Amino acid sequence: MDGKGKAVIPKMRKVNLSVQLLDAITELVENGSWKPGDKLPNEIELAASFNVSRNIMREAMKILNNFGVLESKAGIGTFVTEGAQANIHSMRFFEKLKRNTSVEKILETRLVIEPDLAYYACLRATNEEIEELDALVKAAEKTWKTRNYFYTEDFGFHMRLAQMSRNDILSNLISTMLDQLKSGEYIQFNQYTKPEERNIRFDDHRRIVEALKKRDALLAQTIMYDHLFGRIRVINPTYGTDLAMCKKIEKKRQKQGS
Amino acid sequence: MDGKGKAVIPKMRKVNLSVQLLDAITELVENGSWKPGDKLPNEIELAASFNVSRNIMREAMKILNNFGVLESKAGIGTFVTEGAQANIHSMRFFEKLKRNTSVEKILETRLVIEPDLAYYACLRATNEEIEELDALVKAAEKTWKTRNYFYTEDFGFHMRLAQMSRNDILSNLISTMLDQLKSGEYIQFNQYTKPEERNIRFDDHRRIVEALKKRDALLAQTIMYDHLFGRIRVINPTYGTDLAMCKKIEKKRQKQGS
DNA sequence: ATCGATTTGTTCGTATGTATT
DNA sequence: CAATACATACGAACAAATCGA
Repeated sequence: MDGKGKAVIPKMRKVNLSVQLLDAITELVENGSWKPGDKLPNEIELAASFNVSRNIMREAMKILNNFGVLESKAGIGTFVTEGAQANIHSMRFFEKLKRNTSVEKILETRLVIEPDLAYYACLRATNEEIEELDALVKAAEKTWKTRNYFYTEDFGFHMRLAQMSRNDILSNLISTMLDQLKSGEYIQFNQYTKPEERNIRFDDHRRIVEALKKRDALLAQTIMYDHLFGRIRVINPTYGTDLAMCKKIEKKRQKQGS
Repeated sequence: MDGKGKAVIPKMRKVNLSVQLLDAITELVENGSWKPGDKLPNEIELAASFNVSRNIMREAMKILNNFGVLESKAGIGTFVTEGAQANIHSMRFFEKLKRNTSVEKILETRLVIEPDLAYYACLRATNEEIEELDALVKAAEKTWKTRNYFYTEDFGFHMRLAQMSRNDILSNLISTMLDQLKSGEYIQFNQYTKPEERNIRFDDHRRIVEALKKRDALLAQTIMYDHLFGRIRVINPTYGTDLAMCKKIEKKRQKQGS
């Protein structure tokens, strides 16, 4: 116990060497030490300079290759990509998405995006797609009566509608938001909604389809807004009680009556 | 050559073994062959069953660990995480983000999100933050007069405002959208905007700050909408020429005059 | 509570394929 | 066609963590 033996080993090997490497390299690119287009030293030198083996080095580099921060070409070398900074930001975004599971923020995100997606879908969907959505709602109507509420139909409707907006970025984001809800406590919470409640929600779906059929984009947008706003209120009854927020809804309602 | 030995090996070694492995494993999780909570065979067996070395196996697993699809614990084993499906979807989302560089879709995404972010920022930003934003605009005003248009100030404003919305998901998405524009041809395109044009755009920024100061969320939202709509029109002069779209803008204008 | 089995974490040596000169 | 430089891939080994007897 006199400090002899392995006491000198630095606290390097705490959790995960390659993850630490990943952070270190990301940092280097982020603060500009390694600029886009730069050629990195070869793997052996790199591994040596970070005091790790080549395999560990490669594990970290593979991750960064996958994220589009680095680009390795056999026989030539490894380079920092153009857009490395951008992809690092996407990495961080993704990191947050995994942890940030506040149901309220997810629903708020949907509240911002989905009404407009309904709007765009109304302008861009083909008649066939609208028919498909109609069939989907009708099918859900049946299942809900016999089986009990099941989120598959609910989420399926929102997903399909999002796709019809022809904006991949936003529809994919909505897709991940729905996934987050699916894997969280939100589902259990909704499992116990009252039947009347369910009917209202699924009635909204039907009305949105009708709006699409009439190609009334503003109406579709408004119904979707109210639909999602109701959901947030279930989670947090005080959401949007500020004057401005209420004002917003009033405005939306006025728009609807045109 | 009579089918003995390793002759059965499928044409696995095309380009990048670990990337192919990644796809293969992702597929297994996605189609439900490997379910959340499942314990995977150990690395040696896995490597054998995929006909690769253990190191390559580890490279693929590290990526999936990083994405939160798998979770490896020393001495125990590797497991499929809860929320593996969700994280795979996010993976795909980011794959698309890297490639999808249609400037119009990026601007459309901003058009959907940023007006509402301005709205929320108006409700949630502290007075100090608004002052900070004000200073930012005033600083930009100076630089633009002396230096020439430079996107740093423009994007900085939008970034800062997005953060003030207190919705991390959306503000991070906007951040990556701006990054995409930064690393694309959009910048060069904007380098040659006429001085009058620039003044209008930067005047919008000032008006948004004023709206924030008055805590008029609807006004801030409207200005931001028009601001971004103008940008899309520069890229695609026919954007939103459909009747409904114009109607929408009219409605927004009416809302403003309240 | 030590021992042994299992499994991931880490390292080294070596061989192969690919692109540059 | 060499020689060179590099990423890619493989195999064997040891270290460290974990669990159960």
